[in-house]
Amino acid sequence: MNPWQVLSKSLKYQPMQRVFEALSSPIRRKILAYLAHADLTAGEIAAKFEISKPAVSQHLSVLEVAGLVTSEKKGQYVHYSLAPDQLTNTLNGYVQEVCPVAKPLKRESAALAKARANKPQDNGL
Amino acid sequence: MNPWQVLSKSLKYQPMQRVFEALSSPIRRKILAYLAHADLTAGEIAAKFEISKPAVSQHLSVLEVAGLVTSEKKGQYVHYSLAPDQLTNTLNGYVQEVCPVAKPLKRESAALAKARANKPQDNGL
DNA sequence: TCGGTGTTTAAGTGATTACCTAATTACCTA
DNA sequence: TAGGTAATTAGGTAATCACTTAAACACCGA
Repeated sequence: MNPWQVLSKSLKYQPMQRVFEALSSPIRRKILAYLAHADLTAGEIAAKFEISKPAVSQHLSVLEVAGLVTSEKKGQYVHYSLAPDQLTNTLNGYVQEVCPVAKPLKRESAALAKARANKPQDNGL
Repeated sequence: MNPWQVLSKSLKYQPMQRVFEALSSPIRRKILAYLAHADLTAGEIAAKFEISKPAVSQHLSVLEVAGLVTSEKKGQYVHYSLAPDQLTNTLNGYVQEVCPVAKPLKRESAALAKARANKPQDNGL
């Protein structure tokens, strides 16, 4: 097994692990909550916390690697957006494994996603 | 502010933080998945992992403090059970904050919980 | 081209985490 | 009561995490 295989086999680099690890920080959860209401630049996000800008930048990087946010550079600004699918898919995926009641919820979720695709202006997604 | 107030104000000791922190470990998520299928003793759980028994005991303690599992001593054995409500309530609670589509899911979840209360033998909860 | 702003990278530090082994506690049975 | 099993607590260590400041990079407008 070559080093790359070892790395990719490590749980640390599996998608679900990255999502749960990202969510384990209160600051990162708060960033996601802010982004749920509106896209924000890195500076706007940093202004909402008392820690340094580089620290916020690191948190944003963790969220992006986990697939929970996306970023787009516009001029000198970097705009961050929520990627809600990764969040709901991962949490639903795990909860379903632990908790059978989640199965009907998942079907309901799929139905809602379908409805959402038809009327994309309907909610925050 | 006395030391106790400082402690209890710290995010580290808030319920949601404890749940997400508990879920950030792959081993702890796996323990919950095992307990979803059947109650198990500490020894039975430890046998499923390659790490030492004290290490598993620590993981179980983290899960219990987070309210995700409960334990009951029977003779020399300690039986662990899943506490599914804490898991679904916390995840739903947060996802709802980030992702508006979770609201109808939460209503659906409440309806299912109600149905479950009437027929407790119906599923793993 | 040059100073100013927005953002990330680099390097280092203190705190926390996960793990181990050894010791301890609790209980059961002969 | 003594020996054995189940489980946790104690003590110590290596690795990881979150944070800081300083430096670098990228872009804008005068």
